[in-house]
Amino acid sequence: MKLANPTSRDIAEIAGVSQATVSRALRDSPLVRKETRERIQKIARDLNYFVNRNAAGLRTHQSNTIALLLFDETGGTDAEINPFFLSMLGDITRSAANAGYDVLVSLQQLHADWHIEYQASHRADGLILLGYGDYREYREKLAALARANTRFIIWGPAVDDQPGHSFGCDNQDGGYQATRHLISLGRRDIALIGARSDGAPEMADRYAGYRKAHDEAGLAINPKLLRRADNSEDVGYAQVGELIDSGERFDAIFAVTDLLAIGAMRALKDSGRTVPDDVSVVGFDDVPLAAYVSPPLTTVQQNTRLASEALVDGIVGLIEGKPPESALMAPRLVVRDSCGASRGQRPR
Amino acid sequence: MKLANPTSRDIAEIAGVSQATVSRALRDSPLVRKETRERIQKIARDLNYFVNRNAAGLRTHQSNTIALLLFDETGGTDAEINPFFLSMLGDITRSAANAGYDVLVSLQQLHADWHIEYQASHRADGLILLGYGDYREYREKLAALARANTRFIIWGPAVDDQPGHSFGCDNQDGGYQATRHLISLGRRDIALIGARSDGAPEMADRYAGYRKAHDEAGLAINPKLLRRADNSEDVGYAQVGELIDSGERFDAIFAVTDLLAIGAMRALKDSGRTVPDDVSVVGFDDVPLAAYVSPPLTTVQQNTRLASEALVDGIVGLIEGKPPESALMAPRLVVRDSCGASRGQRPR
DNA sequence: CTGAAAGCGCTTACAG
DNA sequence: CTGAAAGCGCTTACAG
Repeated sequence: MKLANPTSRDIAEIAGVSQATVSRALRDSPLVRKETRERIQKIARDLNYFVNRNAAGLRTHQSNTIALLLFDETGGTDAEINPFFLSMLGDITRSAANAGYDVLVSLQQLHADWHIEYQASHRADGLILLGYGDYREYREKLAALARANTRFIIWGPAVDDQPGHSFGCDNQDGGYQATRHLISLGRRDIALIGARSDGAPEMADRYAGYRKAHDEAGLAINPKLLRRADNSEDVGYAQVGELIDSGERFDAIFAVTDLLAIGAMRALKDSGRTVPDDVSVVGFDDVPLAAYVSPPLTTVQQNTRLASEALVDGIVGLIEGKPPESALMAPRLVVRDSCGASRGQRPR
Repeated sequence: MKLANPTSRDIAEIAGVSQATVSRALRDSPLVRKETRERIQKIARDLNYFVNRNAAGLRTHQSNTIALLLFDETGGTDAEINPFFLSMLGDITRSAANAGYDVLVSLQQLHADWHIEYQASHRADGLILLGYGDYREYREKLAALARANTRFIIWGPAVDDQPGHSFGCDNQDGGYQATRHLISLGRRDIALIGARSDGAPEMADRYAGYRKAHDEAGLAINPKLLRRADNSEDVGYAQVGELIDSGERFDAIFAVTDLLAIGAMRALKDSGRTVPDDVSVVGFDDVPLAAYVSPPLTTVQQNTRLASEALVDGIVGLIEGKPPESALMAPRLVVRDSCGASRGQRPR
């Protein structure tokens, strides 16, 4: 009774029924008499039988698999993957498992061909896209995906005319919360690390929140404190180094990602400045690292568990023909020690 | 010419050849005349055609997919995944892509059924197992996998009589390096966080290295400084808290994982002790966090890129019928500030 | 409630 | 170098 690779036909023979009945029984079809069904299921279990996914998928045109495309913005092969997306990956895998889907992970280069292939080859029923992309390049690729009738959902803000569905956090509100917090602590010369007019829309939104907080407080923005930056620690370090060298006065930094903020703090430390006494720092994302750096980083948290659930719900909805609405998740400011608030410094 | 879901038959019709020839051409078969082959490939490209993996897999009994099983030792649904394994995940995905395999990620509970199913259902050609497992429980599950003729490779040391293949780092040597380093700095009362006789074999090996370094230096081990611990930051915190409360004298800690070390440092800080002046701390793994905690953690690095390549090579070998030899990777001590060596403290 | 049959889209001996 | 044909292991109308 130890078959190496049992098929539904083998089960049928043993159970004394047709192969069709076995197939129905294993899918819990109410068409099969309960008794028969259970007998068949027991035999399958005893034989360690599992439905051949290739055969089933060929018939049904489904894979029950979601492809998760991670965009490695660093481009290099050695580079660490953005820890925020790594956290998402774990949560997405959990959510997908709950929804009955497997997750196929793929690291992609933003400039490379995106795997339209995943769905076209029936390896996945839909895609989740994760990464801070360059807006313009991104757009064209998304259009290609859409043209190929690929089902996909993007982690990120809903951008006008952007093809496809998306789910993201309210980046503008996050940037606003971060900046308002700094202003409320009495900071007036707040550098912005990560302004890129042509860059990822989430960064632009965070920057917009920064501006809004300034407007609201009647504060002018010193354009010399706005630094463009891709998302990496080294860039944060370099930009703050340049800022210091420029001699421009600043007493706070809002970095549009935690990686940038961590690099910024390192630059401040290396130049002999103290965080938060000399300079307050706020980041964005709340990567696992953020709580461990010294001082622990105040940052805008995006709840990866909720986000992952929403993304999985979204793509499953698309697969099942129920398109999700684009929506925004509320971010939350997590106050730690890097801006001085928790030590009661410079209270208003 | 815009077919929604073109098949090889469609290509054949357009190219004016048989479907069999299309199949051969797309697989770059030398049987097909170069001219014909290229013409067919061009048509396929133009039509955005990709071979249906389900159909191909059904024929060939292959999926070109590796399942990566991550054991979430924390058990909880909220828990963070061990960052070391998350790093491995990224590197494994890269290595697998280079070898032409997709990666299916699955979070598993150690106590749950391991998915014999992945291979039996032809969703994956083989498995990579990642996680610190309890030795005894682990063993039985591995045996079940082996009984089902599943191809798998384990990240971890080769344990006698353990079913299956494995690749891991030389944990004993790592533990030895860590401890010898502490001894060379003049430390004599070195607490060991993570001794578990019944636990994961890697921990036992690290502990063995600790003993070896003591033996070699002619130093006795104070059994009261040996603390059992599962791998989590909170446990490290709690164990060091108890150690402090016990009143036992210690001037160094070797934690068998970075998470434990980070928890240990937090406990030391909370009790008013300075790292490394009062207590030197060394961890194990070199998780991304390690360089960022304060002070930066001296630790034993396991090179995740090399490890990932070896694991992927191993499982691909098994799939292709070339069983790999179990092997050990050399770990490397990364000296940072948590033990005082880099500041020239207590030099011998 | 059950069975016989068609067919999903490939790959690969077999024949030429 | 190419084609006709078989068959991988399922799911699901269709018929009873």
